[in-house]
Amino acid sequence: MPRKPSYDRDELIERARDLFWQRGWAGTSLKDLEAVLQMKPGSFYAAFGSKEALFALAMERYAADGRERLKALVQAHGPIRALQRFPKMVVENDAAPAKACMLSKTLLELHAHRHPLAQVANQHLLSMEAQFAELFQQAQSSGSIGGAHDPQALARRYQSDLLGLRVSAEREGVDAAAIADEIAGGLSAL
Amino acid sequence: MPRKPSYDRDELIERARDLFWQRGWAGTSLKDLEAVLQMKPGSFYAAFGSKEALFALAMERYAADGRERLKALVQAHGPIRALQRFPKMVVENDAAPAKACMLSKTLLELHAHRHPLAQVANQHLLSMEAQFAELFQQAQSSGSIGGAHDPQALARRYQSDLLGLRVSAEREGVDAAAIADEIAGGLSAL
DNA sequence: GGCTTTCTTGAGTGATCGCTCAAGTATATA
DNA sequence: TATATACTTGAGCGATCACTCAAGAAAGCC
Repeated sequence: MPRKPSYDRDELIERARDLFWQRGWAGTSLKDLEAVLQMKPGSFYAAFGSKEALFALAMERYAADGRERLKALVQAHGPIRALQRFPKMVVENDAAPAKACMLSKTLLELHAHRHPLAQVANQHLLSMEAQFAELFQQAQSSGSIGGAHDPQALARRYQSDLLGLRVSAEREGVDAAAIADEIAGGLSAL
Repeated sequence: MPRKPSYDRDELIERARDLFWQRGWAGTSLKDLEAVLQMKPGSFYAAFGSKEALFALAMERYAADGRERLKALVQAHGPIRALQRFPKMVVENDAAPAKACMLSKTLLELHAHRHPLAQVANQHLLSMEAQFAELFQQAQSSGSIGGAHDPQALARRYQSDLLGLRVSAEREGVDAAAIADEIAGGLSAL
């Protein structure tokens, strides 16, 4: 009996993610979303419930995409080469709505207000860190890097470097590709 | 003939800086400022002109403080030791309203909107980078670090690492002090 | 004390915020 | 084709946004 929605929900989430990623939480108004999603307020709230709920979906999608891109890199080049290529790939992706990490942007914007979305962002960052640690672990097992290092510590430092890189990449007048090369180079010394 | 203001302008700017630093641009309302500065709207606009103008003053103050703290460190320990201590000092300063850098927070929040304050933030970041480069240069001249490196490149990487560290420090469940130690340790290898 | 000049006050401006809801429209089943 | 069940529409809700301005209060100079 019912009527199907006229939209592709996944594609809407994707478009919302790009908008949120670029403009942030407070910087994205419902009017902006209505324009990009081609939805009136009623449809919007019927579909997603609230701006906050959609933002959470957008972050989930963002994190999932990141995991997949890294996984693909691992499939093609192995763990350590993947970790070396990842920074440059992120920085050189001109199709992305922003260079900076959506999760860190969200965290920085909302942490002081103890906004739930800040914690969600941190959770996703933790899961990314775990993925990095797993790759360092694999690289160690296969002998690609020395066994003296703690994979957790390597992951922690790698993620911090990546976050710094992506803040730098958002700036103008900074050669982010050079920083990405140095991060990759640092992994060769392990 | 006139009447003097009942407030200390510098102290007001300092309090505004702390509030903006913690909550960001959109996250800080005029009501918040009125409460912290103990000012009614009329006095506020007579004194500062606009929220944007005060934010610019706050960033200037923030940058000046950063420069001075680093300078003091240099006076006490010399350039390379200062650069090594600076990350830990920033991360361990519990009196600060936030761990993350106010300039990078501002940049990330406002860059997409091409807000003038984002450019101002970037200018301050560039001047900090220049200060780092000068210190690397001095360390090189005095033989504290090898002569093979480009001070500009070292400064660029150092600032990126610092920004990453300070994003990480804003998170919960991340051992930022350990990252700070690693950054310092990296400088010893030069 | 009187006068001038500035600072202080706070109600109120229009605009925008996220969001609601009743009415209208389209579609899958019977 | 009739009916039930969504989906779509858009005017408009109260709250909050940054900001204004006219009126009152206070301090320096004569």
